[in-house]
Amino acid sequence: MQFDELSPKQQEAISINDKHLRIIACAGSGKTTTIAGKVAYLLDPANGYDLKPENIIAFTYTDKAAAELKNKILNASGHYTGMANMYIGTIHGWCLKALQDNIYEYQSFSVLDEIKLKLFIDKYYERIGMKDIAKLSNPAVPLRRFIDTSIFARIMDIVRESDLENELPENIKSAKKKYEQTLLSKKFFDFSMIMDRAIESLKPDSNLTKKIEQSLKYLIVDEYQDVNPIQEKLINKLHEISGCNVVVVGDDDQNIYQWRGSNNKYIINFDKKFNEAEFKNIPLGINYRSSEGITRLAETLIANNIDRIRNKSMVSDHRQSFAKGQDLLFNEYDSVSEENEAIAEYIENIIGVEFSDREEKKRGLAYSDIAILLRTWSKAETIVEELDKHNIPYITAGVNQLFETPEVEGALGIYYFLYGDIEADELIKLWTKLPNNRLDVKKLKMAVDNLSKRKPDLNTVRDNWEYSLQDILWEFIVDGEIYEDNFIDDSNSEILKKSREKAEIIFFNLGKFSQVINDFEEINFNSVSPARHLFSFLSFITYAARDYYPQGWLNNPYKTPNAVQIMTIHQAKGLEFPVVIIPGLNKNYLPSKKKGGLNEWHFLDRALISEQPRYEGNDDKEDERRLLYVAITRSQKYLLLSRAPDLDNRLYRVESQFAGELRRANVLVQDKKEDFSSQLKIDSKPKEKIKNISLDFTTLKDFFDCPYRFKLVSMYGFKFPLNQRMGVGRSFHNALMEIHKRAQKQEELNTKDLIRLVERQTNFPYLTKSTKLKRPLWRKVRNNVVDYYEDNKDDFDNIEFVEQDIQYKLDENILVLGRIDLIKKRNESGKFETTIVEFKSEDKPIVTRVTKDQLKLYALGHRELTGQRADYIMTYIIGENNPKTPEKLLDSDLNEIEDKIKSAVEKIRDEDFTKVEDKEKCDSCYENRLCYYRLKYNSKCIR
DNA sequence: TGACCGGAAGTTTTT
DNA sequence: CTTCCGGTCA
Repeated sequence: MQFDELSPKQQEAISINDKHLRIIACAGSGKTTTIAGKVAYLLDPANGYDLKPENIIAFTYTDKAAAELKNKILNASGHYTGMANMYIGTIHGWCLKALQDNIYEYQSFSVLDEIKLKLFIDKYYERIGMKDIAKLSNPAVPLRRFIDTSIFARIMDIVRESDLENELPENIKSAKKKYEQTLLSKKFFDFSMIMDRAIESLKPDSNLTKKIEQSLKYLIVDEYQDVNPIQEKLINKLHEISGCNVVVVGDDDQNIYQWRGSNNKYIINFDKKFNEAEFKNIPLGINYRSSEGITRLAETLIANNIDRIRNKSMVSDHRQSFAKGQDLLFNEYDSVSEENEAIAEYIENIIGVEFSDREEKKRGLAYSDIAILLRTWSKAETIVEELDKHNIPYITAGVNQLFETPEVEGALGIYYFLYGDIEADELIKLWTKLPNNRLDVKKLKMAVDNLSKRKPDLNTVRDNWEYSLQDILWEFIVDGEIYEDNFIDDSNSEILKKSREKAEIIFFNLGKFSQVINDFEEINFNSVSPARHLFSFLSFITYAARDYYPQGWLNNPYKTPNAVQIMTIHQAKGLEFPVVIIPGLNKNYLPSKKKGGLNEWHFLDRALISEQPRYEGNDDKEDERRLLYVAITRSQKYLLLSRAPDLDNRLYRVESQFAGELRRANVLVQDKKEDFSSQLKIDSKPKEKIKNISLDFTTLKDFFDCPYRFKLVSMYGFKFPLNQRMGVGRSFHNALMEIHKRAQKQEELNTKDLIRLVERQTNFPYLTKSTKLKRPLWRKVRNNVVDYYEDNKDDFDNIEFVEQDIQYKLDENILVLGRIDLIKKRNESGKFETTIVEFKSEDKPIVTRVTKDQLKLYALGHRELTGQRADYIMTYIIGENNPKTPEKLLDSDLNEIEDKIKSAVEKIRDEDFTKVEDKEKCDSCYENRLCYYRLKYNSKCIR
């Protein structure tokens, strides 16, 4: 977008750069475009700011938002070197990178997500002092293992991320300490700890502080209304250290994540941090998304909130027309089933109605233009049933019944059989009853036979055992020949299409189950015995997993069918739709009734936490009103609000208090059955989605080798079985990184230093306690690292970059990300020659065919970063006698890899994941056990 | 009309 | 464990 196409306010936001800015961006105000424009403006040398990409940090709220912003920035900016050095991402991501780049010890750490963290808490229940935290009202009742895990996690989060009014009580203080020490000892972070440690590392004169001081000039914080106390602290600290300009962007009316302690007081009071001369407030009040009806309705509603910035407004730019008495409906029905039926009919009627989106040509509305927004997931069930009745396609991220699907019941049956809960024939039946399968009963019998050999011995404890539940699943799939192909019926093209879709769902669910096993084993692989391992897995499934896996976990990022979208209002944040349906405007639903039951405040004194009521949503329904505000402002033109008394539940019989507030806007029609039949209908056509694709090299490599493997890994999510030897490759890698980084600082290392370095960087997370493997693995890493140092130390002067982030923008919508291990620059008789180096260890558990593609791609990223083409590429195989084989890099290599990426992305967009017909590739494919072609080529299974 | 009681049903989610 | 509804009683 050109500068002069922007509104005066947007231009102002972009061109004022000598002050701290608060940009109050109403819904649909072109916020991301403005930020991207600002960054492009700052980088443009013509504007005289002399800024480099590394001088700018931009924080976003989610990875998805980061990818979008990055893409827009790269599209808006000129072509400058070093763009990969600009940080655009989440606060957590920045903190982690800062820690790992600056503190050698943290390089080998990984971050536990919510599920793994709960497993971790359960595993180390005793050690982390969880049982010392007892009810305030009754000290005899402590937090219970497996049952109160989430409460413990919540307490730890709150205690570290909020502002404390007072010293913590002894039991919580000590639990916090023990909990963090346990995490550190296993080389894990949780999300809060990353931020906590990063702030700690910003103490005076630290490495990190010095770097920030020198480099940071612009700090941009998107969605600033959702910042919580610890994040605010980090932002203040970064500003303090560097004296950078701070630009915060957000909308106080869209703060909807308060239970994490996010607080819109920071954006409301941002101006008070500075004196008048250094601060400027810029309201972006023009909504380019919605019609005047929508903006007026939303404004009227939100005006009832007291806790917000005054003197601002949202005005439609009238790009969408507003037909009063038609576009915005508020309909009441006698029962929920009538309400749902009316919703289905409304959808049927609005399909094909003429619509045009921004500059786009006129088209007929399609299913994917419609969103049904919910306050709670429980509302989804009956709506979904009604849509099914009407054959209306929909996608829903929620309604999680993974463990009830027949395919997952079959997979679970494997473990119930091993434990002796079910018999062989019962297990076989679970699989043969799957819809239209062509599974061979003989093969299944064989699979069960082989399975019986792996029944754990309950009495003896073997030394150095290995019992991988994931491997057991994979073996069962191999023996039983359970392949996607066996669920596809090609008797005619219609059936083929349908059965393909069903087979995909089955394997998608099995892939998710593979992830469930992986989550469990990543934390619990090294338990005391096979029998114990199996037992605790089954307990996890029975008692915990259903609660641990969140609604919406079943999302598939690569699928975008033409279907009605059903989602929660929270999930809809940042999205827009021509048609929005908000059902169930009842009291106790929106605003929603609070959840009762045991919660963290029975264990943690409310008075300790500053602004505590926010965590519980006690603010006179303002939070809930903001939610409805967000929901309404998702709509571009059409909005159907509806309600009906729920006869089955007396909580939902009375109208929501917000209904009256909405009526006051005078834009709604009540109880009008809008059939749209009078309106001109044209061909229904889904919006051309220019879907941004952001890929990293690992994903891309999967696709290059075989599109079907990409499908198994990235779409279905099958995880490779763990084993005790894992970690050698990563340990090497990390040790080498530390050596290179220290070499860059001219540090010389003696053998003792090297040994300490190896100790720090070595991590074998899946070793069992009694194992004898630890010494040999460790020794191997050490010997190879020492050898590497001896062989290469004379070359260390030539190191140019270590662990360098790269990115390569292929076109408007494709961004490839990666990280180069090492870049060397050698002065050969007055001429500089650059070599890109990638390290491989020969004994990685997953067979990686050494591929030149990876290096060529890196070379592409390197050219993007420096503006120069590298001269050589080379793979250094650690532990081999003659590991160095640099190869000349040609221009044609770069063109070739570009074409390859382009064709891969096209296929991903078209969802074309055809298996590669190539025996050699099949032989070396680490997921070949799950692939039908392994039989065709008679390839050996990879373990 | 207000106090009291029993019964039923009770959220959102990213890193 | 808490909140809300709706019935009953004073």
